[in-house]
Amino acid sequence: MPKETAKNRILRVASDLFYREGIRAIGIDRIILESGVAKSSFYRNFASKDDLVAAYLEYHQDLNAKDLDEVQRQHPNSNAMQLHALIDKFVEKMKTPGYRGCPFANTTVEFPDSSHDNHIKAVKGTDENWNRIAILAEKAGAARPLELAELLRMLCNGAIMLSYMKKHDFNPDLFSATAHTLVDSHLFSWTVSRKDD
Amino acid sequence: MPKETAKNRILRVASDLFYREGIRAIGIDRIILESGVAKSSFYRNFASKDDLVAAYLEYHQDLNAKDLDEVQRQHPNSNAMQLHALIDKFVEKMKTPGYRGCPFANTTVEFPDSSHDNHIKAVKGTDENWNRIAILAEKAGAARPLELAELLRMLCNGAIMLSYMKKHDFNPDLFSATAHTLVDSHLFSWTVSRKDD
DNA sequence: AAAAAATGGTACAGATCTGTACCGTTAATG
DNA sequence: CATTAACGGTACAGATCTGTACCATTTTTT
Repeated sequence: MPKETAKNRILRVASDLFYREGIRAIGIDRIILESGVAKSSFYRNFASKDDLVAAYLEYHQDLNAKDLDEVQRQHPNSNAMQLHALIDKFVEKMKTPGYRGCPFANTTVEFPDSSHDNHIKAVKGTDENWNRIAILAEKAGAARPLELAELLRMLCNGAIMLSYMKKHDFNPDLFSATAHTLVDSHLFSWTVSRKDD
Repeated sequence: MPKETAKNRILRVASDLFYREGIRAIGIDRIILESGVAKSSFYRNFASKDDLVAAYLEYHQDLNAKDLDEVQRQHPNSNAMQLHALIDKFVEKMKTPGYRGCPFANTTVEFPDSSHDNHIKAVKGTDENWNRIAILAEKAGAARPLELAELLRMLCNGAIMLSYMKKHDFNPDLFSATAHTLVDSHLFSWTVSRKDD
């Protein structure tokens, strides 16, 4: 089997470092050291550090898209269950030891200038993700899908921030219960009986 | 009237710059330039940049405490109304042009190392604030005050992040309505009739 | 095996940032 | 008015960070 390319190794190591320790805090030298790659190899594969950051954001965008794909595969006949599964998946992520919040939100905070490429790309990343969820909410039969999606987004972002700041002192159970209830209430509020979708 | 001290001018200018453009993005030279102070004067008043960051965090902690004091003065006879007024005050803040999220949350993202002084102080800042709100919820007669406070905290943090990332595309009305309803539901869920406190 | 592509190693330029040293000047205070 | 405290100006040390230049080596492909 072919050896992992230098580009892949760099992106893998950098993604981990960027996420865990922050983009601005991690220098090129650190990435080179931990990925065991020559500096010249780095700049052959990435035009600049910002270029690597862009790849890092695209990588997480792919991860999010795959999560959505997965819940759609697991529950092909119920958009409602897809929403609930998405919440569960999200809670599981928050429980993992190395969890450090949303990479897109963190990036926008590390690059406050809203005209900066990294900032723009990060905003676009979450938007695409939540747009898909809004479509899911619509397909699931929510009376006001955009409203449900926005409330879910608020709740999730808040839970992310809380779990990030409070670490193990944060219990995601309350978030989980509230999010599930929120979905149900929006799906059932406009009709008394449920129709399987 | 006495001229503003150099220390005050530095803190005032730095707080604005740190908040608007980020702590790591702002160098000492920029602070010196915009506050019209000599570099030597800076280091006479602050031992280091981190020392200034600590003062910046304390400054925002004071602002939060004053907001709480104010709503308690405005509604001395109803803890419930204090909670609602706090939400309104928060919404107003989000609507102001230069709003750039929670300085404490942003600081923890800019300094991901949880053992870093800035990170620790920022976490402590929000905790103190929300502890006071939890006490308010208890005094207002919430059945589960800690739960109400945590849900409010999640919603607020989420709304902060959304308004930060979406800027003017974010309409805080949905947040406002949801937060007010949340407070009411937690205050009235355990009893049918309201008793003025 | 020969050619081509990818990688390694390293020195260094150039910019930036924090913090110090040193001295002169202004403002408050007795 | 004299003393003391606060401030201004600036040069510079030391560290760090991004990015380039140059050449040797290894791996892959033909």
